[in-house]
Amino acid sequence: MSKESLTTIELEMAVLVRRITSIASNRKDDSLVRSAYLLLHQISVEEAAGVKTLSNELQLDISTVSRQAASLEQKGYVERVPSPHDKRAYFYRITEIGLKELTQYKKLRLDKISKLLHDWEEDEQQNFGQLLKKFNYAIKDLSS
Amino acid sequence: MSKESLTTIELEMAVLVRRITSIASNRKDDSLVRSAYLLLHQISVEEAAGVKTLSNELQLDISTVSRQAASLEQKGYVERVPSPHDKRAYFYRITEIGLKELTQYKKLRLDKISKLLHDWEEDEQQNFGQLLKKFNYAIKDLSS
DNA sequence: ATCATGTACTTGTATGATACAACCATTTTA
DNA sequence: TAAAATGGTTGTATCATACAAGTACATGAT
Repeated sequence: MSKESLTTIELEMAVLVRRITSIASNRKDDSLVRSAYLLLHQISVEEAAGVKTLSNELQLDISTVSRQAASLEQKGYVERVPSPHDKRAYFYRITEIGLKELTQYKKLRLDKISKLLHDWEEDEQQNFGQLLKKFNYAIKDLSS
Repeated sequence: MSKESLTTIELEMAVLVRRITSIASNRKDDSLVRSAYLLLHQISVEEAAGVKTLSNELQLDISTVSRQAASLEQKGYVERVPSPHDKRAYFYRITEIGLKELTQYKKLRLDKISKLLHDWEEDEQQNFGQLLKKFNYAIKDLSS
């Protein structure tokens, strides 16, 4: 196994995070609270999940998700539906306007990435996407 | 240009950052302040750079670098050498112990990544590294 | 049926990483 | 030589997050 490639990955991974953080901090297009993007995405995908489930999936503390969700609800992007059989529990559902916002925000990001990678070969893009996905899968349970 | 791949990249990029942040937050092996890792790396690579230069390279606010550097100095990982011709300016140099720390920390990360990707094909690793690097290069000046 | 324990969630509080603005000391320029 | 620019530090604010304590409800053992 070549140390070379791994060393590259190790460093470039750090750089990547730095770059992205840097861009994130410079956000004006902050229509959707950035940090809640994945949460909203997850809610849109999930059928019926409460903060517990969501926080597991996102590997965030439950309190963080609780707050993010509250903020999304406050903006009208999600609704909180009480669970029929458990009076403690809720589940979230994305609203019309939430879906619209999500779509728009996704598009914004997509545009940025399209521009960024406009001169990449098709198969480089494809490859990169797949490898990222694979990497994320691998890294998924590293915290435990 | 296939929207497919770009969409994947868009989403997986967000997930990646989330995953890494999550791992970062539960680190106890925080021997080297994590956030300063790239700074120390940069100092080790650079000949003689002050906070201004460094902050440009890292795309961090100068005040942030100033504090990080101070903290590295405080730990004895870098020395601050006064610039001979400009009494305002300093430049940083990594120390023996700083280099040792850096190496050790790099190794730690490398090990983790090795483990993570142990079942990847050699050329996948290679590819991923190169694509990450290319991506970082592309994204470099996006903030401006 | 009751009480102890567990669960879903919220709220209080702390921290780390960062940015922005005000500042100081020195250097450069007009 | 005065004004503007530059390198750096320090004060203060914000954001995302975690951890801990609390509330309300649910479940299971006696």
